[in-house]
Amino acid sequence: MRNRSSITIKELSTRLGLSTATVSRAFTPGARINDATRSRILAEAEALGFSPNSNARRLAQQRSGLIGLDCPGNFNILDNLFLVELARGIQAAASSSGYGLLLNTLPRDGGDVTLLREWVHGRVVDGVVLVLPPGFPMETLKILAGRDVPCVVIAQNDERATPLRRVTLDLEHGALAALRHLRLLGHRRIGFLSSNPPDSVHRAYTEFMKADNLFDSSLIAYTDASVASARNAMHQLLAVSDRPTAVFARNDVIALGALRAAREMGLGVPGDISVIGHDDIVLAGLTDPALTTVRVDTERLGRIATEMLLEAMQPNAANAEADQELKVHTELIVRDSTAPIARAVVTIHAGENVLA
Amino acid sequence: MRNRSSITIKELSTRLGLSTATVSRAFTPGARINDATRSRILAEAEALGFSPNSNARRLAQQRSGLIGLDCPGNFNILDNLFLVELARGIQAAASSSGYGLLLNTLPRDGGDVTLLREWVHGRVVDGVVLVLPPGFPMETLKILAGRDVPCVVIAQNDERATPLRRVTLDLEHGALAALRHLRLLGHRRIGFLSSNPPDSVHRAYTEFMKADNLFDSSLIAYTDASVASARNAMHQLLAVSDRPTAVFARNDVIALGALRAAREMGLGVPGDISVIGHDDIVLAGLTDPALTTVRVDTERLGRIATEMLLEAMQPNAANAEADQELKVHTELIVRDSTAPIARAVVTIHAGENVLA
DNA sequence: TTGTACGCGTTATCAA
DNA sequence: TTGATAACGCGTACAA
Repeated sequence: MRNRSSITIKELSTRLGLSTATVSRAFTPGARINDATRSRILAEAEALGFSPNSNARRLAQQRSGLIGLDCPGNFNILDNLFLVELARGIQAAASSSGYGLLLNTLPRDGGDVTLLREWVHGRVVDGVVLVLPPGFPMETLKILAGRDVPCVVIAQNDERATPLRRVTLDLEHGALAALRHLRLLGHRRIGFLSSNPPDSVHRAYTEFMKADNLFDSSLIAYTDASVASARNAMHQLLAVSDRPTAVFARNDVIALGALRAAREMGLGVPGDISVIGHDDIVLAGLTDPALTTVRVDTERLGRIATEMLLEAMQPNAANAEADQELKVHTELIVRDSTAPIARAVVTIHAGENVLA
Repeated sequence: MRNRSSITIKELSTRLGLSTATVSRAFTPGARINDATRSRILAEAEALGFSPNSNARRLAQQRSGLIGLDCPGNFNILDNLFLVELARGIQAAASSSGYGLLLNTLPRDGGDVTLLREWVHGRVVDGVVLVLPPGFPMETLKILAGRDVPCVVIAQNDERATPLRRVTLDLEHGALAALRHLRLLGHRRIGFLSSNPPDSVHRAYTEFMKADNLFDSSLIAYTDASVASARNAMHQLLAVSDRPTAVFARNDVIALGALRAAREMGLGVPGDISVIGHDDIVLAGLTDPALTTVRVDTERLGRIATEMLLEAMQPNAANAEADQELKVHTELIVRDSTAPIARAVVTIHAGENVLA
């Protein structure tokens, strides 16, 4: 048997000549209790180093005071900066309502949602924020059905709709803002450095360019999310006749490769060519020139999802509106890597290539 | 009263014609129970979507299954990349022993260790990893005294010793490796970009240089951790007669500023001047040239601290060795920003300045 | 405003 | 190997 190093509410009550009920009330916000006795109790508790045993409390209250964050397929949330930022928002919202945050971990015995099942069926958590990767099998979520544990799903907007509370990321919003920004600067030959597989940002680009009759498939190059690969892709874009005067990269690391390739070709950024990134990672503010990019307010995404969850956890509005959806959009951050189109290049568009 | 959406162990037992005790045993690893009955129970549980209520379990077992990470002064752990990496290691070690991780949050009512007190006195967690900032008042830790909640402290090695289990970071190890690396490449005029306040890395530099009779206070410049400020400091270093042929920066962001200043002065890195950073942030692998730097294996730091904690949490070895200390040292990562000293500069050392 | 007494769902002890 | 039952420490009707 363990060393019982902590006082219980019972000992405290006898010591004060009160009942356990009264002592309990002293720790319950809004309970009917005389102010004087409450402070007498709290003072004694303070002196003795007493706090109500949280495990007993949780059992009696039928709630754990914990919110879970689960990302099936991502064994360790903290490995992924996107998820860290998301968790930051969730943690902020949760803690300001008195909830703790629990992160998913490697399941001990294999199954991908073993932990989630334990969380929900064992009432380890009072609510769950679920980040679903593209293509996640929805049948797996049956384990949530009929339980008293609300759940909010975070997914990108290309995911097919789910009959759950969800917050989705509207990537098109920021992408279109970036493209419009370039058009306002006079650019017409706008390249796109895509990461495989093409997603809603890519689609936004395609539709935007087509709508303006500017689409040209040779303005698109594919790369993975490494500087080296992006550099190659950028060189490829710069090699086409009538080269782009601006390039939109699917993410900031790719944009960094583009910056490097441009420098290698002797092109000044933004003087000779404009570059826009995506995601606004820390790096983006540190490049030379500082990168214009599209910011994904991931922390806000997490906060909003959590607020939605907390509301669903209210005992009254329980099952009402179990199918609402919220959108969080991305936005353009203008820094120093974009500028009006250069005069010389405008000439090119007029007919002949005066460079190289 | 809440909707009781979950089955209890009692219902399950009557449904199976067994006692609650037996059903409970089915979920206890290593309990004396007939294999056949166990699988019968588990099958039925699976079918009904039953998991033992964790809150009741925690109360009966007198343990929460949670480990807490507290960093007094840092309201949000996830804001700080160092702490995130640390948490990653803690999470990994904790979860592989079946523990969950709880992060500190903004205390609701002000006090700096309010939450820690609640955690320990209320037995919210079974153990605590405590990251202490320099100068943290040790008296505050009285709240841990006499409790059955073990604690491991993580601190830098300049902290005065505490009578607690602790893991400290040996920053000198990597710093000296970096300096030796430069010496082996032939450098003698080695600059140091220090961040205020001077710490053990700074001290390691000073002692190393003095031991080799190379110390010169004009080789040291102070800067805060911004690119702009570091750039200025580097220009200052480059302006001294007999300029350094290598520079050691207190962190990678500062090193980035140094890289930029060098380029502005027309100096090639590493051809004309070598640069070493510190911390090995993601950025370090993406600069041009890729940055040689000192890596702090923060994740390992967290893992080791947690393993120490888990051992202290074993019921048997409870209070034994409550004063052990472990050291985790930093190490040099050689990339492309360091090279042997250039011939021309060697000439300078011979007597006259042929540059500028 | 306070006290009594029961319930929360499991685990652990002891006997069968 | 199984069953009956007492903790575990606290919240909360209900009554006073």
